[in-house]
Amino acid sequence: MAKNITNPEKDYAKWYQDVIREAELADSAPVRGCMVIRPYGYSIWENIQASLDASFKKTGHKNAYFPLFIPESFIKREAEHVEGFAPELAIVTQAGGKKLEEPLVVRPTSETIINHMFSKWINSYRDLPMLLNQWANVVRWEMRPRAFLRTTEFLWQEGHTAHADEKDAREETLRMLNVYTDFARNVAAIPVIPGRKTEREKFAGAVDSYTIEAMMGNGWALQSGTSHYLGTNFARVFETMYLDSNNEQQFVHQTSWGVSTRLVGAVIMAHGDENGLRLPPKLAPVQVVIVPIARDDSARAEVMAVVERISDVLEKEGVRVEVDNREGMSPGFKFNYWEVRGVPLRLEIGPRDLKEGHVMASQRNRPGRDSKFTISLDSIVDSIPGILERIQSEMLEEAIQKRNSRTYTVENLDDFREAIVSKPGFYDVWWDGSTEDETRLQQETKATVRCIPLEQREGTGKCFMTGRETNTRVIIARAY
RNA sequence: CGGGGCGUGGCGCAGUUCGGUAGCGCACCUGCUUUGGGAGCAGGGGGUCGCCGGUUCAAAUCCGGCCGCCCCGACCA
Repeated sequence: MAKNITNPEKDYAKWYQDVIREAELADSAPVRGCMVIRPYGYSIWENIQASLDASFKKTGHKNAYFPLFIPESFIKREAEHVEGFAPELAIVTQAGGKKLEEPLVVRPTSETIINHMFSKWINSYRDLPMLLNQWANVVRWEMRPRAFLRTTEFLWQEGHTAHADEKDAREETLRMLNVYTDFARNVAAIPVIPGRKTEREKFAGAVDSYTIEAMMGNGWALQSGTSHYLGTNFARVFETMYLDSNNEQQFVHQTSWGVSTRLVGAVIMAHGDENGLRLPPKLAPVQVVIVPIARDDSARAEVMAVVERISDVLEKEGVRVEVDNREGMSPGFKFNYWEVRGVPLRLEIGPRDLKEGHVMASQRNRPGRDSKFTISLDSIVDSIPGILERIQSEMLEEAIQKRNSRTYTVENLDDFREAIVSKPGFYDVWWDGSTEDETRLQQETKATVRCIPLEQREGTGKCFMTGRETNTRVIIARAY
């Protein structure tokens, strides 16, 4: 069907790379694992940022910026933190033509340097809670990079907050997880499963880690955002303390939470199809593309007059609209061009349409002939916002159905071993395993416990691995 | 780091077995004709064949060394 894009059924990894190339989202950089985010891809990220940033502000957070370089000794203070990050650090040992007294770590995350500053800024319970966020780049020297999903350098936001007590910090942790869940669902049209990470999967240095897990087109899971309750782990080693109302020194309780450019990868894989990208209107850099069709100059003048009028009004209504009036390209070429790029709605306007008083419209999210319908010229401007909303909700609905149809259960490990290969997806199972059981599970099946969903069902059952009676269900899947 | 594959115009590849001085498709540029699902014709530009060394009258091709990239695994937002 689509030229230059591998069928996802045939080779999903290749399809993913093809879509990124053909939609001009990103290109690989000269340094291994690094990626150039091209304007179209960056524009999706900007829309993600705008939406989340507004939510962060609404929940009382302020943006700040902390430095890229962190003294190596900072990273080493929190034992689990070092252990977790040491293998993937990029470290500067020389600068300004001299060997540095103390090596500088290029931040893999900013808990340590932020705690260093928090310890200076926080003195009293009146300074709490401290609610900060930063939009930044971080570097993690990963062994196996993949565009957007795991690049050596990536863009993200990291929220860092300090609270007087555990209760307040835990509420914040779940509040931000909830912000992510809402964003994924209502903006990215991805029905994620919010849950808690197991001991084995949690963030290095956290007491508890929470995650939103999304299902990709091949049935694999993608951790699409995290929120951590850090307890007093960092506060203790950085002496981030405050004086409470009884004049006693207390450690702050902290949280950190983040989402990254990985979300762009999530959008590609949650919605993309054999013709390329499909973007939910709320994230689409171009929501409506208008393709004028004209045989000769006089027809072109007539068509363009109408096209310009429609696009002007739509723009005023806040719709992101683009007119593709490039010459020397056939309409068919342009249709494909914008379909690969996932533009949610296309309008085709030619002499024939003007004569009949309507325009041809095509919804990217619907397959084949079902995608086309006409809109009368009189009602076009009024109806577009509603159509975009319809596309947004249809895409969410389709994603929910896809996820549900690929969510299974199993009773024992033997059945699972076979099922995860023949029917990749989410496995919603009873679980009472240990960290060792998880390791064995991964070794034998390549699948991991993605999360313990916040929403648990009533009753008990036998753990599919150990056979012990339990009231806990988890989601197990193969993951990126 | 282990296993597999690959380095030849921007992209995808052929040519390497058996040495003879680089070709195809797409993309790009110009002109004309086209335009309702990836247009046609004609002309044109662009490559130190990953790098270093060796063999030879002659190396993309043979020999030695090095480097890089991709895919699969361990690690991860």
